[in-house]
Amino acid sequence: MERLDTAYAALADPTRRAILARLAQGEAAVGDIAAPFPISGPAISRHLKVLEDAGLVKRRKQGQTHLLSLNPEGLKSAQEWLEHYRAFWTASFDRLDQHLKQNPQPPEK
Amino acid sequence: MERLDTAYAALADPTRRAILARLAQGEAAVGDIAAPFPISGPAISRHLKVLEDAGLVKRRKQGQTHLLSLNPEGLKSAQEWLEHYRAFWTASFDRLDQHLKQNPQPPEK
DNA sequence: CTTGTATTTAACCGTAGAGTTATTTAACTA
DNA sequence: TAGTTAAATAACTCTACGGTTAAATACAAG
Repeated sequence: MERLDTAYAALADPTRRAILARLAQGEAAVGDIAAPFPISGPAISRHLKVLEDAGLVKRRKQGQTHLLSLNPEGLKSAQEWLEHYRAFWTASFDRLDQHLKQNPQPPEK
Repeated sequence: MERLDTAYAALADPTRRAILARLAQGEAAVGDIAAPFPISGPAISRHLKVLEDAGLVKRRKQGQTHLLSLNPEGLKSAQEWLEHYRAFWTASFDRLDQHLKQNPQPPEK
């Protein structure tokens, strides 16, 4: 159930977010994904594994080339978590707002 | 601009997500937040700093106790990023769907 | 069956992250 | 002022992570 860990950890790396951005344009092979990045092939390969394990990306092998694409189901849980908490976020903001209106300028400081 | 790093990294840790869950119920002091966790005070203190630096949490000092609360503005950018990409996610899913309808059962495997 | 190309795996290195205990800072209280 | 409480900071350990190069695997093509 707690695969959120891996999803957010995957999202935390800028290279991996860039890879996702690239894949948003469509399916691509490992080599093509790697090309624009200044890091080694193996490094990209492992980033892709992280994204795959997090469920954000899907892999399909066609001969010797591996085609990667976004996994539509992937961000579901991560996004739902955020969505869920934004409600509380907003609610707590409302509570604060209300509080401030009722107790104008408390002796804060 | 790339504060997404810190936000997602903050979200990646289960303890920090639990802290956010706790704060969703309302403002709380450091000690109260720490209580249910089996880890030391300093550890919690640093988790809170991470959340604060990521903009997910706000701090208000009242005497010697520090009150923490969710920062309504906080998850904005992180959520927008996900929101933005989910469009592509869905779009790429549609493309795949369409592709499969036009090329039924390609010689995959 | 040998060579070439695409990609992963292995082994290693340096840095960042999460935890610890001990110490410090800040504010309240007697 | 001395003592207590709330919390942060310091110093340290250990593990995870991102990067590297070199070797292994898998498929394609002569």
